[in-house]
Amino acid sequence: MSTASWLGELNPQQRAAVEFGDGALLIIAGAGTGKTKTLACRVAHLIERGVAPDGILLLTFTRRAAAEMLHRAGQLIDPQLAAQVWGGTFHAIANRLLRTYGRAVGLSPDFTVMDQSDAADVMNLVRSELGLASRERRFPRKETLIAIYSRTVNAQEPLTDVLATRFPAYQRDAADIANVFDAYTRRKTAQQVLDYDDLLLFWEMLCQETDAGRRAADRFAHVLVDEYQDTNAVQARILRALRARVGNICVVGDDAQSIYSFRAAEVRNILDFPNEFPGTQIVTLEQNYRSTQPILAASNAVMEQARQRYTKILWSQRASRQLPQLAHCTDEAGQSAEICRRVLANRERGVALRQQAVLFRASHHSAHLEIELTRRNIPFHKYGGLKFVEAAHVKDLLALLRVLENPHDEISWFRVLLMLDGVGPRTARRIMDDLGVRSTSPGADVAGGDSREPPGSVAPVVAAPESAAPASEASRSPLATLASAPPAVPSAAIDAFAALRGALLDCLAIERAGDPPETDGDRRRSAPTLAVQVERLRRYLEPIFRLRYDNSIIRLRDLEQLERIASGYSSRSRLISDLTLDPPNSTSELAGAPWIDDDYLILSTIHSAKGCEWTAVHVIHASDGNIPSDMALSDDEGLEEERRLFYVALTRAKDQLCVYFPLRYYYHRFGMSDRHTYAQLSRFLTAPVRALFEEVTLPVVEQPLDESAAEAPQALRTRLSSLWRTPPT
DNA sequence: CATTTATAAATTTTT
DNA sequence: TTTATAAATG
Repeated sequence: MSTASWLGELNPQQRAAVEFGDGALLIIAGAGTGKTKTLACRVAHLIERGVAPDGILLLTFTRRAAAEMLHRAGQLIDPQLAAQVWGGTFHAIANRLLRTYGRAVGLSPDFTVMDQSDAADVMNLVRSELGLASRERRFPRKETLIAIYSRTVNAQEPLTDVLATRFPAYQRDAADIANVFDAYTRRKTAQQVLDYDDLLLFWEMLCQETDAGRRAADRFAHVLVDEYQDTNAVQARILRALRARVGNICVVGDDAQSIYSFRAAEVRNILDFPNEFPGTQIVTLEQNYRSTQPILAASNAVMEQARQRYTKILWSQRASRQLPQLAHCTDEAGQSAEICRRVLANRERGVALRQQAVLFRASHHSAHLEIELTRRNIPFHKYGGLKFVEAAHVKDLLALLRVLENPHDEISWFRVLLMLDGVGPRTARRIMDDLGVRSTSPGADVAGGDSREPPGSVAPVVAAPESAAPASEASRSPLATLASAPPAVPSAAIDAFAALRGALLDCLAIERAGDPPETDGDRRRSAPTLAVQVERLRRYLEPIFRLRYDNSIIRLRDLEQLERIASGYSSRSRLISDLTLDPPNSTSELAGAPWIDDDYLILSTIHSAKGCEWTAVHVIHASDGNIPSDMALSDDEGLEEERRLFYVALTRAKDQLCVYFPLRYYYHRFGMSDRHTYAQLSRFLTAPVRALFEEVTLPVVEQPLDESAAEAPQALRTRLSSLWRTPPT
């Protein structure tokens, strides 16, 4: 496509943003105003102007967003060129840069990245080692500790302030919490393991304090940042450091769509941007191309009640006589039934399932609907909520891969060893010591607060002795020790441990002491490909899973899927970090692989729906307590963010929008009962807002007693009797 | 020291 | 319902 033709498709504001030259540019882009298109065109335009593609850095909120923008840029110019652009999330880019330049800040290139639940496990470990687990007064649980820690570092706010404002219940524990954090950071550095926050912190340090980092920063002639309203203090500092010498920066965002303050995002970042970068040019995009006028009117009405005025008012030329609908249902069952009905009706009319989405505040809100969809054989794909890699069995395999990649990763070793029957925490600890997993000098880490170090020493420690020649490293590696001098294990665990040892060493093609000598001379066996390694590890896990999980078949299928994913990779470290930083978000339990490129309905949390759009959007559970969520109502700011969240949900719709309100909620959270409460309509649906909706009241649905229910007793009898009638095979 | 059993507690959003 | 901890048992 020629330059002139695609520039001609932009409106004057978009075009100004695309053609802006050097310096700082702030684009305030309302929902549906062609933000993605503008960024993609700007990237294409920069390249066409002669900027080297690998001198462009595009920071986005998800990998999906980066991929989409670069794909679009590629269509305008040359896909090969667009592919050279550095695109990804802050975390993914940090990971990539630190693999190359990490040594400057004390990181060995094979550091591993752990996700939030791994981090919580580490917290738990240090917590119990410090003897804080069992006391009269309740000490924060591991998830809470991570939340406190993450808020402290991401907001760059003193611990005491964080506790005072967000976790008042634990204010008295400040000193102990500080000890836990000390031990936590020390532990991570010793093992060359980074959590999500570390990726940002190390990146910041890299470009602020090292020559290598400064050179890397200056290589980027242009930096572009998407969803700037959802960046936090550390990310803002990274940008400042990145642009200390080369000042070309372009950020895009919408203060009305800031929905990540729980991750310490600061709307202030976008509002203060012109002060941070003097001479900033501001462009505002206000024409919405996505939604029909009535949908936009309803969305705007929700925002009009916000305390804070926002910087723009959206308008649309897409006229329509169809108002958004507010559907009153008797209960959840009515809601699910109606959605199924409408979704299928839409499909009859030619709207594909993937053009329709159901949005909700919390992941579990879709539980009932999921069951209903499954029952009716309507395929769907769920975004948000429990991720594939968070499932215990996937973590098991990932831990094995991590051990291979970073043999000093104690947490992964721990997980791997505890899988063995007859091995508990104590034995695991001893085995790890025998293997030399702990790379720090003896006595370096201690339980108890006495050996506390001065605050300055928390920061990244020296690179481990790994910088020596690889050969000598190998001889000292725990895996080499595992091959040459396997530690003794309790008799109950001998076989299981041997199996583990065999699996790990096979993956590295290390010969075991006591193996028959290799036949092909003294040439070393070559290391198997990654897919083969994963397959080997899966075979190792198979018998363990059969004993441990009752639904082991489903779980094993997940591992096969992992194997398929792995076959697309050549580097193990790449696979591990991609799985941690950009996890596939479905398990095969429901969204089976068979219809991966088939048509399916989208189910998504509102957070995960950010940046997406669909022809028809269904927003469910619009009751007070769900939207806004009860959990967020402790302060006014929380309420305001819930309002923006609701706004984000509504503005995802192109042609059709329906908001559902089930009146009755049953208490079957923990067990079944007929008791129920009556819900209140979401407080965001005030009279003036409702005036812009068409209200429909749905008839009571006769809850269809599941046909299979009648057959259930017989099925149960058959299954039971098979236990004693069928001979074991 | 590992494992089983009893008892109590919690319950959003995501890189 | 699940998930974590404490006490009892092997």
